[in-house]
Amino acid sequence: MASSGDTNTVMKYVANGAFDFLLKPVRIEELSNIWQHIFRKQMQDHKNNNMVGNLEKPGHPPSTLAMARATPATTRSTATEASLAPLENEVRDDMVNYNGEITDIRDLGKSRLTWTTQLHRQFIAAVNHLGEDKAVPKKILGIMKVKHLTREQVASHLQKYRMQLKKSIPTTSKQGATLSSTALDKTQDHPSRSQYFNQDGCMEIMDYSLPRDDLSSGSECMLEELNDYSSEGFQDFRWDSDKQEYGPCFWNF
DNA sequence: AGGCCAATAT
DNA sequence: AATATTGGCC
Repeated sequence: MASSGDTNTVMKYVANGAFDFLLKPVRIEELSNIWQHIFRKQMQDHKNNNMVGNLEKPGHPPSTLAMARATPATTRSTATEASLAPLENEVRDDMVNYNGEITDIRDLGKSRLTWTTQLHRQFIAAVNHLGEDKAVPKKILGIMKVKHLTREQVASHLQKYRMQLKKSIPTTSKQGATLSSTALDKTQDHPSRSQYFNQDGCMEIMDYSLPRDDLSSGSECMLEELNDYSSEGFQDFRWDSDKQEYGPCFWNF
């Protein structure tokens, strides 16, 4: 959200990763509109992410299973039926919860874990949920609740995460115009350094690559998890520190 | 036992 | 470039 719409300002934000603009004052419809875009993007991302394992396997034709799911009943006819059942390397339903979150990583065939944006989101959510001080591998692992994810892997990721954060924070006072509609853009307000674990959780704040649609691993700003869209509002899911899980909540405009 | 960090390996 | 591992140290 910007108060000025001159070219300079816009360029600046875009360079920082903004993909759309809201000029103050913001009308509800605009916000609502953007929200929907984000929601759809998220759904798209989920789908793509969940197929990652297959896409990388050289021998595999673009995951018939995944395609079958993406294209209900239609494309799936003759020979496809037989190959529907097996297929390793599939992100199966039991590896994802109702909220689209990863609950298990069993990337067999893959020697190394791929930190998808979704997995990274969960990581960030955990890190943010704990504090700067409490966010250590074991605890992070504890609340991420991803089976087969090891402490070492989290530690490794955390190390990288911190390194990137270190690089982007102390320098340049201006950083990370995140997605305008998240309204989490405290970055503008206080260029403080206590942003170590800010809510955006952007790892590549200094990575000025322009708005992109592809999913390079671990390199997307975290959005709130969006799940359901209805006319009255949007169902969202927020972390419940008591139950140690995500619970529904509603946004009304 | 864990965590942190830098170096190093894959 | 991203992730894993290791070794030194707290």
